[in-house]
Amino acid sequence: MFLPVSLPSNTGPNDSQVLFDNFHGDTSNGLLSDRKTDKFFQVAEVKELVENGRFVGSETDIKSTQGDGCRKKEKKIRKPRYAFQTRSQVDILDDGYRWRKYGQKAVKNNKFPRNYYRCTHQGCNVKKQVQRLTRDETVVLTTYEGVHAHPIDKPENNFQHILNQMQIHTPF
DNA sequence: CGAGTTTGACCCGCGC
DNA sequence: GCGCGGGTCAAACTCG
Repeated sequence: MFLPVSLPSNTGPNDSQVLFDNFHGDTSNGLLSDRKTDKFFQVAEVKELVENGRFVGSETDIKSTQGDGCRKKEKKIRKPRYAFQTRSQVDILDDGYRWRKYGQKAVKNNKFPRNYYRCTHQGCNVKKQVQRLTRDETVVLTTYEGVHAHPIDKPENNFQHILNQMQIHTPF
């Protein structure tokens, strides 16, 4: 399954440790196939796993129940976000879910834009941001927000499979 | 024709 | 209040 799924709820900042547990796996040749481009690229390392400034709120996102772009002034409680860096020549890691891009923004102090994706599965509110670092343009930072509450759309190419092929370097 | 992308406009929070 | 930066919307567009 996808990594945030196995996260225990209502836990503290140490969740990154849990995430790392999910990253443990068979580190084979580190080669991944990108379905879109049919190119091969190398994932040399997962450099770092952060939670984007740790937990930003509880699990529930109050405003999400309010229908269309209803931007009320309810306190925006964000879902926890999970970020990790990968070395890749392509920005999009095919993690088995289907994503639709809904925005792109230039980021300050970064010559690469940040891309915003939403899971297209009905009722699934999971988002992710993908951003290449200026500091090291071989590094792609992916930030996930939310948890998938549905099966993987493309089980033959899921995220766990990708993770299993990554070469992991945990700092612990 | 449906699904996904592009892109400018808009909204919102925050610091000054 | 204003400007800035980040996040989202939505119409137009592309592609299979």
